[in-house]
Amino acid sequence: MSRRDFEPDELELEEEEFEVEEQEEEAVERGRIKGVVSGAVPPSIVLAVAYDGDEGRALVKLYDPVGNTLYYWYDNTGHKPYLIAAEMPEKIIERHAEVLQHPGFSHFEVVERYDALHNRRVLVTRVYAKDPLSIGGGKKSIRDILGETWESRIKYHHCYLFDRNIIPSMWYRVENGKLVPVEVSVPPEVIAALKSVFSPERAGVAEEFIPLFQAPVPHIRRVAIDIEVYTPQENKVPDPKSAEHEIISAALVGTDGLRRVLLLRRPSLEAELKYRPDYEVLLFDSEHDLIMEVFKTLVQYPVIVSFNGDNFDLPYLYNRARALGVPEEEIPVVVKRDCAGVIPGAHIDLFKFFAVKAIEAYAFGGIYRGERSLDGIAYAILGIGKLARDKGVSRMSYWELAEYNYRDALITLYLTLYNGELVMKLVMLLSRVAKMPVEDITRSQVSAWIRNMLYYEHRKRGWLIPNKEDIIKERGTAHTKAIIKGKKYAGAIVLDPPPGVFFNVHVLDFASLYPSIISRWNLSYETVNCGPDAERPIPELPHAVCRDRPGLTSTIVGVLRDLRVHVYKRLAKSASTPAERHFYDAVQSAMKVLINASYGVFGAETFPLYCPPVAELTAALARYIMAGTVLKAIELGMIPIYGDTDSLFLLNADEEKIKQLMKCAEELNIDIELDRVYKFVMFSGRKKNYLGVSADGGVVMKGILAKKRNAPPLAKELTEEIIRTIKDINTTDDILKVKDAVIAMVKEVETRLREKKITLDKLGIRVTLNKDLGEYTKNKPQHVKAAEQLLKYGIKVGRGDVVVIVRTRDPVGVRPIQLARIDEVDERKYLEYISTSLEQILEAMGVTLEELRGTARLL
DNA sequence: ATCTATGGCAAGCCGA
DNA sequence: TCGGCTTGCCAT
Repeated sequence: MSRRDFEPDELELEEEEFEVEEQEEEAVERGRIKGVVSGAVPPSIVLAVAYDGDEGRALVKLYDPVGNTLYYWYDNTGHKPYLIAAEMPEKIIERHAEVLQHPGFSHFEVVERYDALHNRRVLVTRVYAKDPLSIGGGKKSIRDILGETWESRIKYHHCYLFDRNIIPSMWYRVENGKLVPVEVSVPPEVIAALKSVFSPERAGVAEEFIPLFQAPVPHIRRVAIDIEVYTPQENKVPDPKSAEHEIISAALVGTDGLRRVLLLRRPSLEAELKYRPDYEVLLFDSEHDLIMEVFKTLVQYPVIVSFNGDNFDLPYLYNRARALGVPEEEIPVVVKRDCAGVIPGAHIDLFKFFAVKAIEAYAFGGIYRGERSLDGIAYAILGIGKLARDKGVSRMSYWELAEYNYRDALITLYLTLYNGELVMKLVMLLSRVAKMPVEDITRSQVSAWIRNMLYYEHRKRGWLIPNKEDIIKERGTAHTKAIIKGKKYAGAIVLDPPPGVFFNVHVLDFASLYPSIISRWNLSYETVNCGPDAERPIPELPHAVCRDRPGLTSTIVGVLRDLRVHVYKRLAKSASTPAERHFYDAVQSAMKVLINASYGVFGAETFPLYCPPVAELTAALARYIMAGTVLKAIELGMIPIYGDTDSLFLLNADEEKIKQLMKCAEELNIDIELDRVYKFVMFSGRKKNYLGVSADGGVVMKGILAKKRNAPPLAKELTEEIIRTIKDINTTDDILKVKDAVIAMVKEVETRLREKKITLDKLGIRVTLNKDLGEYTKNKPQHVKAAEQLLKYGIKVGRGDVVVIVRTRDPVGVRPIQLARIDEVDERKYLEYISTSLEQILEAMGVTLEELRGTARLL
């Protein structure tokens, strides 16, 4: 299927959203802003908040409509920190001698903290800097000097500096240059849910979370940027470090209506002017002027959006500007090791954000899985990709170049605008929950978000943040053995499905099972194995959990989970306006991302609150619940035919029986949902491998070989064709009829393959390089061999790149598709591939491979 | 600097 | 030739 034509109208913004602010126009008149492009600064953007997590105080950085930067202090938690005047111990003075000399040093304090891990109170020293925002940046900071002491580690004494946590505030906005509190309205349904869903203890915690989700997310004026660079050699990606060649084009597309392409005039090109209704083109005689114009625009926006701007566009702009003699102070771009920023705004690199695995999987349901390119992601999400091109940008005419460049910037911006600004809302909401700046949120993985969220909760309560080694020492390690070699503990149960076709299958689902377990069994690093009066939830496991105090992580995970399930999913469903629905959808997906990752982090060594007993108990309790439910289902007269971790496929189920099963689970505080009913399910007999068709003809394929990303298109297309036939199966008799049709289809493709009536592109097997070429030391897989061949032709490939290989008859047996010819294809390999991948479907229908081959002989 | 987990399948590599 | 190991991709 070809991509549908792109209609520029589809990307039009709704103009009324962005009314021009009079205030700004006045400012322009007064000359305080130079060269405002058009549109408006939305009213009152609080750009940033620096949290002092320990004290719950925050420094607010504002970007007001006239472009001034303001700072305000305010108290976030409402309760003042308690300080204990204490004498400064000798040892600390010794230890911090260098810090005391530091010009940025302000003063010490000794504070009492609760050490949850050991259940005792301790004294802690805190080091203050004069300017909290300067910490971590610039020359030798206090943080550098403290080194390992930064993380604490004088006995009983921990040191903290201010964290430079800058997040968009939900509490304040600017009006006429003044800070005005934002009223957060909480719908009555939410208040009611507080009472009915939560225990009084947890209701208090939930109450503190609700404003984070309830406070409106403002629209933030922003601009997308994309540049194109001249390259003498096609296929060679320009290196931003050396920035050898000139920037020939830059596209800037803003939410305020800015749509502009800046082109560099080149003697080799003939000017060819065409009128564009949707964007304007500016021609520049010098690259210097072009770049300066880009800078002039960038500094006028509080947020800059790019796709891979961290590693390409911004460093390239910076280095090019430097090379052209622009003094450092006139360049609003700050380039760090692997991120780049713009002053005074915040830079969001969508490449990084979409690369966050939890976002990919949970917020977008994996629709762009494995696609790392702007084209792939935009096409998967928006249905609009990059402009197709048949030559490198260096050989394009002005006209083609402008079109191409404009499209890139446009879809980059649109990725943050579509679906009621979902991406922007997600970023801002995550930023609020995790207490991290938007710039950091978009550049870190989910474990960092959860870490910061939990650290904040510690600080708010006056708790000490424990050391990872101390947690292990106090709480122990895992006791079960994993099935997979090299893993730390046993995971989930997967039932062995019988091969065959089964009609009328009910699929039950434990709703967010792992988080529910963490919530229900009070699992937290400080509550497991914490004392003699604890109980063992699973007698076979030596881990005990104490019940006399609520576990912090259990509470947080539980509150988030219950808020999502009982409040925000419902609000999203019952929303009365699209805007409301968009908002609550963003809220519930942000929560989903955090909740779903909340179990995994406790089993990850890299997580600072790593606690194997917590992870192990979670998995063990899940097995226990699954096993119990299977038994109960049998008892009720149902037949469990398959199940994986938190799902259960049942034969002979009806509403009444399912209800009874749900009631049993309810006693454990675990929700069972009826996920779906399949007209029939085909099992190949392998785990994690089935095909189901629901009554409405919807097809679900899981784990089927031919569907995987690395399957050659030939096999994928054949499978799709077969699915279309299979969909219509209603009875056992239908299976027999379909069987012959399917066998015929397979034969037809095999004949085509033998007779080479097939194009090369149908045979490409796409494999990702997960490491750089040199790191494959144990063996040399085929895609690595193919990559090496590419290297000889000067095509660079490395970690993250996808190599498309074709199986050939030569001794190596493989070639990259770019270097392969149809006549050297090893069709035996492909026949084999079709056999094994189709086997998974055919076996379910009772067709054996022998039968398939037998029919072949008869034909 | 960078990182949620374990379970399962299939293909291919490579030494015994 | 066989079997253990590595690799990639997927399910949950």
